[in-house]
Amino acid sequence: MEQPSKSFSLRTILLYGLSLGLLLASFQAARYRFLLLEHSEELYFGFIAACFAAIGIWLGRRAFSTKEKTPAPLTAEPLQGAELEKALAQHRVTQREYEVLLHIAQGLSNQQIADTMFVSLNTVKTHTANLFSKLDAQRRTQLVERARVLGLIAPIAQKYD
Amino acid sequence: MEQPSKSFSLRTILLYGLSLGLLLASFQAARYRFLLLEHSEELYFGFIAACFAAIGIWLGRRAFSTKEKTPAPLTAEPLQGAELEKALAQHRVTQREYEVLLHIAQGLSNQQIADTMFVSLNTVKTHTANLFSKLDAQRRTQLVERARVLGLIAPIAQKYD
DNA sequence: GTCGAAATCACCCAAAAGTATGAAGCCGAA
DNA sequence: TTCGGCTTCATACTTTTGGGTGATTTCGAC
Repeated sequence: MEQPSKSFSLRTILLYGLSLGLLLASFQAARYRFLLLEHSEELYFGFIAACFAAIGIWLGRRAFSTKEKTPAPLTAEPLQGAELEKALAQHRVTQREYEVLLHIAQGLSNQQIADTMFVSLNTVKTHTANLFSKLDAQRRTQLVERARVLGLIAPIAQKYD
Repeated sequence: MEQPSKSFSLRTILLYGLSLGLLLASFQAARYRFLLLEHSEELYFGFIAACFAAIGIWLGRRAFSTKEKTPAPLTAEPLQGAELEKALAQHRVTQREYEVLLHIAQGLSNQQIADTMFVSLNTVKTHTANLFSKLDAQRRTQLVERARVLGLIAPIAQKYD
């Protein structure tokens, strides 16, 4: 099954490793079979060097390719009233879960949320777990980001210190 | 529903590959000592290949690294250039820390950040710890919220998937 | 009256995050 | 050249989170 996209997948790394090994092996094999080319070691060296350098550069670029992506200026504004409720209903986020979500977005810990909501820590955990599955997130930072993109919570909290 | 973040880190794999290459090389070297100049070229091939792969990676990272360039617009529209840098300087947030901050805001785990930034998990932890003290936060959700209020990161970050 | 959704809580386990401390290499400024 | 900031990484430890399962109660709908 496909996973949350890491900009740099494990598959790529493995592929790179395999390529390394295969290239190396084929060069070694080539040396055994075509002894005629023995006199052109320098060419071999240069070729190998160029190949691996190119692969390395490609790999290095690949690692930072995410930052070259198009900025994608999606500016989701906070949904209001009925619109918000509709969005919440779409993702089957309940009232209590939404409250927890807001508190998480404020940067509170589960224990703090439990305290302010007058429920137990376990209850908060349950709510957050439900939010994770409903909004397809694995971490609370990801949850907040998702909720923000979906317009469930405001872009910026209104409190300045 | 399982995710790959628990798998081996990119760094580990690369190190493993390099170790393999070095092992191979030393093995060849051992043979070289006993069998004289019999297979010295193989050793050279492997060594050169490994060297240039490493150099290539280094070059690729250098060339496309955010270190020497603008912080890479991961976000939609944060503060503008000079303004942003001023805000960052005000809180003594360094380049590397800022990159980590952006990744955290994206909802990435420390391990994922370590992979995409080509550093170890411990390094990411250090950066985050510095961010916590510099932006006066205890949790990463709080960190993101603070950064958002301060205008260090955009209201809505980039999509990921 | 039963059924299901919502809310509440518990327990356990694993993974991730956070804290503290130390240290090495690099690089630019004094 | 010495000094300090940045980056890197390590080790060790504690706390928080996340995941899974199961259970109880309430309350409205069928």
